[in-house]
Amino acid sequence: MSKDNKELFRKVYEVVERIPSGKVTTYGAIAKSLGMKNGARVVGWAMNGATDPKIPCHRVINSKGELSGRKFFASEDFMEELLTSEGVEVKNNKVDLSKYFWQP
DNA sequence: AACGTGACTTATT
DNA sequence: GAATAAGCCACGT
Repeated sequence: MSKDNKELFRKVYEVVERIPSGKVTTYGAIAKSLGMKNGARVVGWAMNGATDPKIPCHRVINSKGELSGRKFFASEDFMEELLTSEGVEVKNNKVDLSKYFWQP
């Protein structure tokens, strides 16, 4: 219906907030959880409009484990610093999803 | 309404 | 493994 878009955004934020410290998830996983097959782009768009500072967008990365959105943070290295600070090992701007992947 | 863009994903070459 | 193409959803102009 009409305000599905807002609901969709709200759901994305809720899932991202639920990501435990020291873990990461992918755009596709979130999108799938929301019922979208390939809504990964929408998840990224939702992050762009994330007015809530409590949303740990740095824990959301792409399927390859790359920190795709690091450029959107205060500093390009800030995202890597946050993840490393929480116990996530970042190698060459990539994270080992086999160990740190969290599924909603 | 149409076109282009984007913090994506998967498959193909 | 890199580059290309196609697919999907939402937003701005």
